[in-house]
Amino acid sequence: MKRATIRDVAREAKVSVASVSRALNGLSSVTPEMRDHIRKVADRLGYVPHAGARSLSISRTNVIGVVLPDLHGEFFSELVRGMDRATASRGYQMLFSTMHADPDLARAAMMAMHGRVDGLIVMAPQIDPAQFGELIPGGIPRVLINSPQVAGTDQLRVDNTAGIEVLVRHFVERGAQRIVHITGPAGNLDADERLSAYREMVARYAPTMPARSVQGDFFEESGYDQVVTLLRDGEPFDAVLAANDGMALGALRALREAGRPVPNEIMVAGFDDVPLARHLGLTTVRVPLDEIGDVAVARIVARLDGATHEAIHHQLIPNLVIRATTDRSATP
Amino acid sequence: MKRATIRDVAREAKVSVASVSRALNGLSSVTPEMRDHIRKVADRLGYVPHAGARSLSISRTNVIGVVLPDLHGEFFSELVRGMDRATASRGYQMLFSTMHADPDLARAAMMAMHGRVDGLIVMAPQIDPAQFGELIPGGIPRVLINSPQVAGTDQLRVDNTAGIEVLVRHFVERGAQRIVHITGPAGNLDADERLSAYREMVARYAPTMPARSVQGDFFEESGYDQVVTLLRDGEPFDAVLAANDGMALGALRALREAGRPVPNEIMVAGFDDVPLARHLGLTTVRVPLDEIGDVAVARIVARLDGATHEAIHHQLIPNLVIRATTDRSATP
DNA sequence: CCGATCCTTGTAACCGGTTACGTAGCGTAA
DNA sequence: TTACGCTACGTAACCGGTTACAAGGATCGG
Repeated sequence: MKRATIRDVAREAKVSVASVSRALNGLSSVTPEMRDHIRKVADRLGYVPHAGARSLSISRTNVIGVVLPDLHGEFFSELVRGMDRATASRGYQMLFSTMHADPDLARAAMMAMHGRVDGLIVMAPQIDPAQFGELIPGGIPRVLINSPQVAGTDQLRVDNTAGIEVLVRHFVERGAQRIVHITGPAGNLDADERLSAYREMVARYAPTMPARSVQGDFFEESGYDQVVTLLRDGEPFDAVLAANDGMALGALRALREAGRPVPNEIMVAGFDDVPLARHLGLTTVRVPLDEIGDVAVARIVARLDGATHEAIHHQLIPNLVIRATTDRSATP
Repeated sequence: MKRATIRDVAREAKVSVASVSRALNGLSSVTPEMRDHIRKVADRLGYVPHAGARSLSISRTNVIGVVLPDLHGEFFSELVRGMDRATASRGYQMLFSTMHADPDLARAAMMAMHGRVDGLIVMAPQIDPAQFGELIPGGIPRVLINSPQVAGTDQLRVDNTAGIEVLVRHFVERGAQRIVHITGPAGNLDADERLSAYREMVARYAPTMPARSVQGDFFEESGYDQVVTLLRDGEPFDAVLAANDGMALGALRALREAGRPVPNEIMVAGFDDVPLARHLGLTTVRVPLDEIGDVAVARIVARLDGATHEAIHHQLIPNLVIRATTDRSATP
């Protein structure tokens, strides 16, 4: 019971396929009677145009490909939300692939997108930039989010250094003597940038304070585990700066279970401002994730519509959101 | 600077397109030397097969279409997570459309999917079942999630009645005298089912208790607003049963701001068990959202692989998760 | 040594649309 | 009357792959 094709409609209406195509696409060179007639036959047969064939013919898909490390989690949820808004309002659809930090998967995903999308949004904070360029289907607009630099390609990035700077300053102003940093996974671009920014900013704003970082992986459990370890080892610290909100929440849980008062004895801050952070009163910096998704789509569409400006490299500056976990003036 | 096509490769390698196709797809009837030669030329030209053309030719896309009311929010995030896992492991990609409760958008989205996907997962809790059947691209496997019944179509649903029953019983066992229900948006299938289940279960487990429901819309603010109103009007109640977790969290916030102790004076429960619920200690029922996504994909793939059993109608039973907001034995 | 068989490769049709180009039919001007 | 232009429609090529079928060459048995 296959769907009717345009040729079925043509045969049934006793006209040529060209006329059917023209009539259904609202071309002007068709008499109104012809158009009505064809419409009627098409409806009767339940004809729905085959989007794949159409795309092949006109070399336009109205689909934007999105390649992400992951789909779930609050971080990506927000990002996708912005893209969804932007694509839906412009009549585009999104084709997703995830790659879970696996370059081979990323490669396969991108190849599978060739010929299926008009543009590509890629977030790959852990792919080697060298092998990256060749990988992307040729000649189509693309935007890289928080990814290694690739020449001649639009980039969207959060300014990790600025974000860490404002957090470290905030800690120091609130009287922190010893700030511990929980890092993201090594090799991840954001994680690395945040780590070196942490070192730089500690040196700048608290020259006498030793930099001290422990290894995390952006998941909540690692934040929890590392704080448990720090407490057990009796390491002195009065502030925890986690490289993302998830780990900060883990840290918070560890401190609560250990009965160490936050923020009075130990302050905690994260990075990203996921929705949970607001609910749990976590100080953090807000990166406008939905806006990033929105802007990425807008840029692709602009290029598809013929805009041909230089490759742009946009840095989004996160801003400080002070909440209970560093607010010593209020009761927690 | 267009991508090389299979004909470019054939010309450059001085062979026919058929041989190129066979060589690159690993067909057996190609000599090893020929294969190597073609591979080499293809690499040199940076040839990447055009997935759209391939799909048209073999009538197989390896893409599963997903039509949802929304993409963001924890609810959908979890659902998508399950689908992502299932599709990625099977070599499929996902094509998304959202429709924001608009039947016309849903219609357009589904038509745009015809010829672009092998199967379809649809969640449309507010679409009229009558006009629904015709809408779906013909002849391809489909799974409906929490949607109105359509004859001969696979269905996956949460058992709303069972979920509400266990919550009402829990409240009553904990000594609730007056349970207020905050509903979801009228016309939404889940919302309607939960409301009538609430009435039924109150009548069954606490015959003397009057049923009392106020209108919400599944968003947090509506939960907050309604509880504020209830408190201001001085309505008596000692338990709030929200139709989803988001509104329960809003209710919780309103109670906290009003200084009414939870759970000792007023208990609160939600529905869904989104991740936030765990963090905030909200009692709720867990619906295995990720599992639903997973199962939906698995079923589509099974049908694509030739399984041809009856249309199934699967009910997933939510189970009770007791946390602080109803746990009067512990300190909150 | 010859014909049958098998294996490899090429030719061309096909998937389902769009569209450049050709043409029939009509109205108008010379 | 013929020439011409315009409009509405049909024919067929094309997008970039896959694959049924044909054909050529090598291998094999008799």
